[in-house]
Amino acid sequence: MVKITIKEIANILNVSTATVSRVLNNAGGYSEETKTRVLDVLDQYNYQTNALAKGLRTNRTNSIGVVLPDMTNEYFAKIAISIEEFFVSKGYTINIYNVNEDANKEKLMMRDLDSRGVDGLIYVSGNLNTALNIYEKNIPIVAVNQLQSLDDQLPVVESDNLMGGYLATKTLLERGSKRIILLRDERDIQPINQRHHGFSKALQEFGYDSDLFVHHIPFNVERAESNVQQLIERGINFDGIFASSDLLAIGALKALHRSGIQIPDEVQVIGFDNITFSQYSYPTLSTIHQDTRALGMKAAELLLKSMECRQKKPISTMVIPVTLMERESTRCLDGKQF
Amino acid sequence: MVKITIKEIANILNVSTATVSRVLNNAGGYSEETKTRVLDVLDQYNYQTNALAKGLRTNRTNSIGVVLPDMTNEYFAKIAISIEEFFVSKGYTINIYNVNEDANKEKLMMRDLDSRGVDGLIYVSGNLNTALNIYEKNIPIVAVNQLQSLDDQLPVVESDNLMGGYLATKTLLERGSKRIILLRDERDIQPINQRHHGFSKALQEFGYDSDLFVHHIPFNVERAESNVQQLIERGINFDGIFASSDLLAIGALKALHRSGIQIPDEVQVIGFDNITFSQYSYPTLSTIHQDTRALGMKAAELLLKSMECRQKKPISTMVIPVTLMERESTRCLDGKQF
DNA sequence: AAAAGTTACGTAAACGATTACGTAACGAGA
DNA sequence: TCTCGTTACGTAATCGTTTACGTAACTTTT
Repeated sequence: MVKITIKEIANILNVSTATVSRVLNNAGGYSEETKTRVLDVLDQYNYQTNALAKGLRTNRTNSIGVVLPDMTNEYFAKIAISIEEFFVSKGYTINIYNVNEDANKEKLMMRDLDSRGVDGLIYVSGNLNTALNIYEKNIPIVAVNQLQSLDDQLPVVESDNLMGGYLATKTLLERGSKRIILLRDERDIQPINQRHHGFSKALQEFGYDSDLFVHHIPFNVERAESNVQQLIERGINFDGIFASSDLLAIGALKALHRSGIQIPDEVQVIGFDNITFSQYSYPTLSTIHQDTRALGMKAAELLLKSMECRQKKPISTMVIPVTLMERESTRCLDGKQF
Repeated sequence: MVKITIKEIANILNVSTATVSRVLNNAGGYSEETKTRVLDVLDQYNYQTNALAKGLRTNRTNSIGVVLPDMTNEYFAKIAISIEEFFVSKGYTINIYNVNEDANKEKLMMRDLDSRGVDGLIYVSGNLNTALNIYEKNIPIVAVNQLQSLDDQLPVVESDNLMGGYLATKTLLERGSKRIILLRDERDIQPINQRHHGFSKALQEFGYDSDLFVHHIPFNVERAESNVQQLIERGINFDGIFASSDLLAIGALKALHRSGIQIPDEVQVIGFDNITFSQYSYPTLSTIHQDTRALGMKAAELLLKSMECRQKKPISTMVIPVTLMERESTRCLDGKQF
């Protein structure tokens, strides 16, 4: 079954391609009668518009690009899904580009993006320069949880990482922890730094010397586990852990559990992200919930808006609130276990 | 910065667009000298070919579609990633379509696929009819772990689900379980049915009445948990659980643990998939490893092959081996704990 | 009834590439 | 010298749309 074109439809009906095109696009300029005649034949032959030709002519592809580090990671996948949900409902298709911190791949992706002509771009936790390059080309773009601070250069949507770090730490302190370890991603990236700041802020507020117990480790469960294992073996004295992401927290839980340390009685643990698995760890993990759905949706909305009014929007940054999920790895406040 | 076209490049050089196009495509028919002159100007102006125009003219888009149920699911995401890896290295782009068992969305996806003209399609665990529809259109397609059996209609790549189910069950039996419960996804889909068959086969081999203890439940951690909880409360006597996927197994682990049942001493548990988290559950989960990378890669290879020789390939189905991952939720064989 | 406006189309150029075909220039073979 | 083959291009059609512009027919206004 070969595809039928507008021209063939027009021939069948003895009208011009212009007329067919006009009814296809609801452009007006035809009678009710021809409209129904055209529509009849269109679906009789199961006409599908050729997106390439249309895109070539109109300079719009009805597709938007989503660039992210790794869609195998539930957190990114969820953001992507909600972006997709939003745009599909508006008649767009999304193209996902996985760039695993691979500069070469990012180059290729850039060329491809450019050559295929996406109408807009959402850049999740990507590289500053690449994003700005694209921005220069005047294709609308919004960033989500950007690696570097570029609030003043691009519209960005991000979680309230500062508040999250503060909330997590405050929770531990209020529930009796006095010597808290921050297990943070070693990379010098904006969201993690913000969480760190929140951590310091809470400690100061409670009159503690901040940053005494900060451990920088790779973004990696195994390393979190072995790191905490070492702390235990060296007899370091601590009674709380704030991990800058659930993955790290889960590594910590495992090390603690293996060493027979009671959670939360001896050591409380709190994570960040609220990945699905945090409900199924042992014990279940208290954590700061990131609203991935809102992150994706808001980014998509912002992008659509800046696509509609073609000139560059005044840069706006939008902060999505985070919330505390209390589970078994921290004490109950009213239980007064401390 | 506006995009430059072949025509403009040609004007600058005082050659024809044909010549520029020829050097762009290494088509021959130009002197070494003009070749270098053209290439110089091309990258001086940072020329990017317009994929739409090229696609319109050549009828090839250098893009392939990947249809899957939910990329939020690590299992599907991993398959998609390895497909992407393969095709990106060949100069293709992939378009991912998430169709959450939503027939309407699948329709939309179909139209889009058709209209954008992908060169090939990989269909992961999708709906039979849709896949066949596309196949009818003569666009090359291969299926991965297909929901229904259609080995005779489409090329398909799948895990050795039968062997996996057999292996899992045999492992439990060899390590002393005598009353094994199968916790299976309630949907009547091919891979799950195969695992079930493997289960039955192992039981028969060991002289047990098969299928005495089969529980059909939704694909959902919570339901697995509550289901096992009920079994325990009703005093059902069992000493082993084979879950048709890790997600279900993890729910089971939680219920058992909460009830104070010792794993693996009182009840052994084995899952299927080997998701990342199965290494971090408590206890760590023994499981059947699906080689998602091989699934994706092989599917991609097969597709590329059938794209290259344009006529329909003889239908081939390829089975990817599975392997046993022994962890804490089953007994050690040499430990002779039974 | 002439002028003006409206409706419902058709014509043809354009979007940016590829490619079949034509052709000028050149060298070789007879 | 004539012919033939080869090389290195150029010309123009083509892919499937959209859309500015033209126009015939009809309606309304004056």
